[in-house]
Amino acid sequence: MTDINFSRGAANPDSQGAEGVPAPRAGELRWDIIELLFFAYRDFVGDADHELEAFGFGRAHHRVMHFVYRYPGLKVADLLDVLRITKQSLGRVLKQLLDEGYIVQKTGNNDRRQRLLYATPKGEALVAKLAGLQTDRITRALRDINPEGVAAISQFLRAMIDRDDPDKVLEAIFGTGSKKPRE
Amino acid sequence: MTDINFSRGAANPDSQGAEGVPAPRAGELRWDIIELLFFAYRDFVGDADHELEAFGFGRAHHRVMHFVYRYPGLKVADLLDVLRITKQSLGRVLKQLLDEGYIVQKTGNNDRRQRLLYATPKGEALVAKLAGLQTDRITRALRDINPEGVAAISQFLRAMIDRDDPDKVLEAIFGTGSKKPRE
DNA sequence: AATTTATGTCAGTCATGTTGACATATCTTG
DNA sequence: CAAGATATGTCAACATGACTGACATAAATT
Repeated sequence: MTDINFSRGAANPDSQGAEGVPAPRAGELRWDIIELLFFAYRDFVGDADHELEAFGFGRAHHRVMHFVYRYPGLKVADLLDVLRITKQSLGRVLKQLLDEGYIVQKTGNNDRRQRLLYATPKGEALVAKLAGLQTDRITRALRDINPEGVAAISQFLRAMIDRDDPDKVLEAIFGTGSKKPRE
Repeated sequence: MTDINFSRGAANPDSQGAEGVPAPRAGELRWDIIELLFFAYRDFVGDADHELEAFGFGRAHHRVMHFVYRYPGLKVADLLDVLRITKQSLGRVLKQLLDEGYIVQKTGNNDRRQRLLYATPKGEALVAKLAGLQTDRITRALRDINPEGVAAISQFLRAMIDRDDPDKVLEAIFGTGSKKPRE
């Protein structure tokens, strides 16, 4: 009982199934993509969340570990740009990860004020484990999609990201401006 | 200075640009999609976050408003399933939205214990405004993608979502066989 | 030598999540 | 009808991960 009232055309009253998503007329809102992004991201991060509990860590730790592992030698300031949090906020989780031996700091060669961050083997193992879970989900989701479709997905996700004032990591991902390898 | 060290093959050392994303060999991790999802979602929700500040609301309020608007007559219990939070947590934001006239409750017809939730015109306006911002980003991102590509994106996002134990909203989105959610 | 920069830290606050306990109204069942 | 289950609401305490503001230190830059 208490069925959902579809009076406002909720959830694709004109749905044609997963394959035949109707292109909305100009000016219409993309409720479909908005909601799919919500649920997809919810379940995507959910994979890691469970595992993190066993380590006594939260999402914040995961994000830090991930980017430190992926971009070895990242500066604290770069990490702040990427995560878009304050140094006080980063400080707490970073301290934990340092204390528990998941990350090490090295003083910068050129600039001795900098603390360059590196994942330890322990940290690498954690990141790899979490990335494995998320990769499983992604691989499953991509299984029945052809290479053109996968390219479209990649293009879409890239185009969803703000390009103004990109941080160091985004520069690396996008291959800074004209330096794009073989567009 | 202090350039990122790419020693671990960060950011697609074998990248071929947005179009030619190489399919990773079996067993490899999808760092590319993992990071694109992170940044894409970060900026996607960022659109709404700014606007919400002007209303003194947060993401929690947005999520509640969104689903109440989209699925009019949603029960409190359904909302808890969708958002995956506790009733105490929902209670706070819901009370604010009720007090400030963004949502109204109606007693269920069949079951008078239920409080069916509906967006007021004020609430509708807020949701539409936020969805407009997000739709702008999505439309931009989809601009140069052909219908087959858009279908692939939709299929991918759907496949990223857990289908076991779907809530009422997901049943509506996926159109689970027995069309009407009956129980 | 003075200033700026990169980082760290203390202290307090806020938003949003949690658990546990309990109240109330209403529906369902024996 | 009485008893129990269900839907919702609420109080209290607590955890996490954000925030602002202030200040400290070392090292680089001017």
